[in-house]
Amino acid sequence: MKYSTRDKILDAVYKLVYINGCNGTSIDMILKECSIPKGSLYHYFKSKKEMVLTVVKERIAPKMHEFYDLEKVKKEDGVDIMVRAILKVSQKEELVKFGCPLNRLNQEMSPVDDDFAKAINFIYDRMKSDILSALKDSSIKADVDLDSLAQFIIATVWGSLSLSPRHSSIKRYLNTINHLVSYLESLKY
Amino acid sequence: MKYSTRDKILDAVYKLVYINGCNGTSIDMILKECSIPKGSLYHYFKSKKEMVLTVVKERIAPKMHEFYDLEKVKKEDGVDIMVRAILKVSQKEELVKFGCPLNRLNQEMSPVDDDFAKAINFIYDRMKSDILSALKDSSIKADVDLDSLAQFIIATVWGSLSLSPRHSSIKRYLNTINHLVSYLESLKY
DNA sequence: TTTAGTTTAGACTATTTGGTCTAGTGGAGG
DNA sequence: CCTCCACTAGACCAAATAGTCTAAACTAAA
Repeated sequence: MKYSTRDKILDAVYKLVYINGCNGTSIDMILKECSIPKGSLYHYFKSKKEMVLTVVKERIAPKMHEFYDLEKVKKEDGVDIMVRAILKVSQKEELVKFGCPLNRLNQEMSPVDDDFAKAINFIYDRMKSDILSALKDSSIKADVDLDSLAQFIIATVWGSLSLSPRHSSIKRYLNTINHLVSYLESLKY
Repeated sequence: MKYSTRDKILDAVYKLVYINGCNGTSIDMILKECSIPKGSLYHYFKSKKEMVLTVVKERIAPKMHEFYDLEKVKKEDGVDIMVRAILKVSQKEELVKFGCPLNRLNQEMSPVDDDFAKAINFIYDRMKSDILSALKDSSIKADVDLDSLAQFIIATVWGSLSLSPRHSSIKRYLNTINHLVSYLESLKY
C-alpha cells in the first residue's frame, strides 16, 4: 500500500492547520512538512483554500465521525453510548491538547468565509443528528428536549476541550466532563 | 473627554482581531479601520504582537470581568448570581454571534505563542477563581467538587458560544444553556 | 516667541505570501 | 522500445506583509 503524494499533502495540511490555524499555515510550511515541490502541490489542488476545504471533508469529517459512531449495533441505552464516546475522547492525546479540530477551524474561518462555514456546518449537523438519534433511543425522561440536549453535549465537550491547550489535561478534562455525565444520568427515568 | 489615538487603535484592533483572528488581521487593515498613519501606530506600539497583547489586557480582560462581576454585594445565593450572569451573556449580541473573544484568541494563539498563552491564562484563572468564590458562597451540596464545577461552567458557556457563528442564535444559546441552569439548580441541597 | 518634546505623516524596505509557468522525469500501455 | 501523460521540479512573479526612517506639524511650557 503506497502513501500517495496527495495523502501526504492532506496529512501535512491537517496537522499544520490544526496546530497553527489556517492563516497561520503558509504554503512553504506545508511544502517543508511533506518535502514535496510546489509544482506537485498545485497539481493536486488549485489553491490553498481548496486544499484546506479538502482536509475538512477528507480528514476532519471522518475523525469526527469516528468519535461518536461506536458500536451502536448493540441494543444499548443511547445515554450510555454517548457517555462512553465522551469519555473516550480523553484517550486522544491531541484532542485534549489542542481541542476539537472542527471547532478550531470553525472559530477561525466561519466568520470570514462562507465556504468554510458551509463545509463545517455540514459536519456539525450530521454529528448532531447522530447524537440525537442515540438520545432518542435511550431511557431519558420524555419531557426533556432532546435537540437542545444534543447541542448541550457538543457545546460542553467542545468547551471542555477548548480550555486547552494551557488549562487542560486528561485528568482535568475528565473532572469537567464528569459533571456532564452526572447530568445525563440524572435525566434517566 | 477626548478619544485618544491609542484608544482608537486598541478599539480597532480589538474589533478586527475578534472577527478575523490575529493572523487574519493585517497592519493595513488596522490603519484603514481607524484612519491613522503608520507612524502613529508604531509610535504607540513597538510591534503587532505587543499591540494585540495590550488589547488582551486592556480590552478583553475588562470585558470578561464585567460579565461575571455583577452585584455580588447582595447576600444572594452564589448559584443565582452565576445563573443570572450566564443568562445575561445572551444580551451581548457580539458574544452570541462570534463567541467569547478570550476563547477565540486562546485557541488561535496559545498553541503557538507562550506570551499569549500566559496573558490569556492569567485572565482565565482570575475568572475561574471569582466563579469559585461565588460557588463557595452558595447552597450547593457539600459533596460537589466546586473547582471542577467552575471549570464546567466556563467550558459549557464557551462551548455554547463557540457553536457560533453559524450554528447559534440567542434562542439557541438559551436553549442550550438551559441545561446548564437545570444542572446547577439540581446541585442545591 | 522660542524651544523641546510628542505625535503625525507616509515613502520606503526586506521578507514572505499565494500562485504561475515551463521544462523535465518516470512509469504504464501499446 | 516508444509514446504519452500524470507527476515532479523549482525558478519566477506580483502582491501583501510587518516594520523602519526621516521630516514635518503640532502642543505645552518657559
